[in-house]
Amino acid sequence: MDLKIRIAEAAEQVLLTNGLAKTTTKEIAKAAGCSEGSLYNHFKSKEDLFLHVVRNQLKMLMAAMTSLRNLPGKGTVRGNMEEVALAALNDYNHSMSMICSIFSEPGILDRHREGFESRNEGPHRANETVEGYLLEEKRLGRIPEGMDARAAADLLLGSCFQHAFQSSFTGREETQEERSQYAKRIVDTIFREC
Amino acid sequence: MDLKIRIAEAAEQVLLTNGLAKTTTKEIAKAAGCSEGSLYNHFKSKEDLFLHVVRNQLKMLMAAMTSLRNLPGKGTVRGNMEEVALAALNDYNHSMSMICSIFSEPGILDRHREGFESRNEGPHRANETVEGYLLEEKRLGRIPEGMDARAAADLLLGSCFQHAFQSSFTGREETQEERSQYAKRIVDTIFREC
Amino acid sequence: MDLKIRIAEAAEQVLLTNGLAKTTTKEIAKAAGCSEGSLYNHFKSKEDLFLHVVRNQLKMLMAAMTSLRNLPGKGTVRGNMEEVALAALNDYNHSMSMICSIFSEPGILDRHREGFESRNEGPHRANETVEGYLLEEKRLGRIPEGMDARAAADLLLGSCFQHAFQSSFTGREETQEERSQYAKRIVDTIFREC
Amino acid sequence: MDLKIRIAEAAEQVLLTNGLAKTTTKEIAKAAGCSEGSLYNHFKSKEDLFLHVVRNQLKMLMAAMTSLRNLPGKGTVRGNMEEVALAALNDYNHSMSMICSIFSEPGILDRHREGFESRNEGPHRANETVEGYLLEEKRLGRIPEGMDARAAADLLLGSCFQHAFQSSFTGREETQEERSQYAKRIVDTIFREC
DNA sequence: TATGAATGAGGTTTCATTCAT
DNA sequence: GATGAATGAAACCTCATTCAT
Repeated sequence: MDLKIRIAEAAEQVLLTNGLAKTTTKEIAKAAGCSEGSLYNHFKSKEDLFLHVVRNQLKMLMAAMTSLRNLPGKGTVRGNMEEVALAALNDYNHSMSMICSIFSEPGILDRHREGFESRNEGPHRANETVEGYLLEEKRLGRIPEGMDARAAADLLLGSCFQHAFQSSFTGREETQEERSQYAKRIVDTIFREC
Repeated sequence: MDLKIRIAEAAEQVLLTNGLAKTTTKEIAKAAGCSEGSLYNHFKSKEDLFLHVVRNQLKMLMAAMTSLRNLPGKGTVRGNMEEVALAALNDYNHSMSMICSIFSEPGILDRHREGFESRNEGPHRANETVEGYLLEEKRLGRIPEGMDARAAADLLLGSCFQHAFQSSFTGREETQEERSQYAKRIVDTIFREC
Repeated sequence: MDLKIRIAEAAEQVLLTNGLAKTTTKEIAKAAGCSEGSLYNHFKSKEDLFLHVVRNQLKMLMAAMTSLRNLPGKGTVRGNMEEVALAALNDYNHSMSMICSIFSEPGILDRHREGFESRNEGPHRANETVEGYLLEEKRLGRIPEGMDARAAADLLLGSCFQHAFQSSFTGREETQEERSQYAKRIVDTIFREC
Repeated sequence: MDLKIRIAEAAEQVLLTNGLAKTTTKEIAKAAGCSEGSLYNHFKSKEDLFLHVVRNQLKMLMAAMTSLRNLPGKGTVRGNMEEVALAALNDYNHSMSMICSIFSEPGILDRHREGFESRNEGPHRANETVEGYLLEEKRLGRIPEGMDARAAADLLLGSCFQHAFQSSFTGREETQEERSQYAKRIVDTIFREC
């Protein structure tokens, strides 16, 4: 496999396992099975490597939402939203520690922000995608005219986000069944008329 | 003023300004106007100092919620909830970077978790407090019998949490007016029958 | 009790327990039940305190030998020498770690040397004392004319010294019975004609 | 030359010159002509470096004794023993301060002890070697049947050890001639019938 | 391109000593 | 005389980065 990819995957694994502060170039090199020097043949600096890894995580978060493009009109709104909520819970959980770690490194945070504005990326895009789906369902008459699509999207993903944060924070492992229950409760509360 | 307090406040300020990774004992000492050695007269280690600061932040988050104890039956539910949402937005915004930073230091994270279990602290307590308020209002007949109080609380605080996270993440400053608008939209959506 | 004495005894105890490198003013103060500042009311510096303590140890080593002054002509030479050997083994054992520690601090070592020359102190005085005893016994005809009294004294105390050193070095605890056996063997070998 | 060896030699030199307490990583690096960081590419810690150096010293002590294996029956017993005594005086003198320094660092002392038990090393091995030689000479009839070989060995090396200790302690330089005289006197006294 | 020894700046922590109370 | 908080120098060690091979 391409060494560059192996390094990136090793970095991701070490980051998730050890936390940003304890992620050293030596550890990454060991996990990738190469020398420390090799890291610098493929990435300009340790910071660059982190940016690469974190952007991949954010892309994965977004990917889960893209399926919504094809969903309006299919199944039930509640069913679709439950699946979205479950996907969000899983993805948020997986990448929470890495995403949060960025706050400890203002240098990396700043470089992320640059990317957001120029490429219109960022975590808020997921909320926009759900909003888009809900607007479409409203157009199809499957949700009430009076519902605030953006607010509904923010409520859905926001509560999933905080739930994942608190899970990661307290370190409590959660079963898929528990996550499904949580998704159902919040969807039922937001979309009680659908 | 007591040097211990001055050190803790200096540490908080440096943490919020520079991020955990760039917060050095030297910076803290400079900000506190004392020598590095003095830090160790009052805190056993840098990690201990962080723990102290972060716990204070979490306490402040909780304090804002305690006013809910006296509110059931007063004003309107929506009005009360808007105030809670606004307070949550402000508090989350202020401490988001520090709270998130903990994920970069598994050592600190672990020690926090110990504290949670033994002292029943932690971020989830805020959600419980809002749930308690809503249950009381339900008993008073001011919100529908069928509403899931815990889900409503999670939706409210969860979306505020994510909103604050995204604000901090993108670095966009928000006016109080914008925050009020956001609070109003989500409260209107959750409590549309009240 | 006088605080100065309490401090000196505390320092001795900490030195024997923790080793010179791990003997801090804080530990000494704790052991003496006083503040660190108090140490400096009674001793000019930490080094001065050590000198005081180590000189006391050396004095105790010497004290055991002074009884020899009254011994010539009494008991048997072998018996007397066995008692001396046993006393030396016990004393050397007790203070070996402290005496040796001096080598790690050339500053202290130098100041000791000054003392030796001006006051004619030092570990070699013990050997001289034993030599003096043997010369007296030779005069009394209880040991052969041809025996080299100084060499005999050096052999006796030297082997006890090394034995104690090796005991301390390997950390093996020794019973009084074992020490007596050792003393008997070397005395029998040195004084086989007496 | 290999940097690892250069570091070890520099450490030895600094240790002998400055004493353990005043031997800093900065000094060692300067003496070795490399950066402090390089020390840690070759030794896990300062303590590990010390252990390495001290073990080498002890090995050198032993090496001088191994020549005894080929000596039984050759030359005279007294002549052989005088050479052994002289070698011991020289070696003990050279490494006394370093060996003794260990007592100031219980951590290092403990790790040494582990080594002794598992590898059967240690200073007592030299005494065993001399004892072995004497037993062989006794078998050859060159020393009296009644002589206690182990006691004789302990007397010989013990007095050399203490003599070297006192030399180092008082800081008095000794000529080879003086050392030879001392060796002769103690050998004559122990082996007066040979 | 891959290596890994060497670097050196900078981090946290310890500790003997001082001094105002 | 007794205190103990404050000090600041200096210790050990880490780690991202470079560069000759």
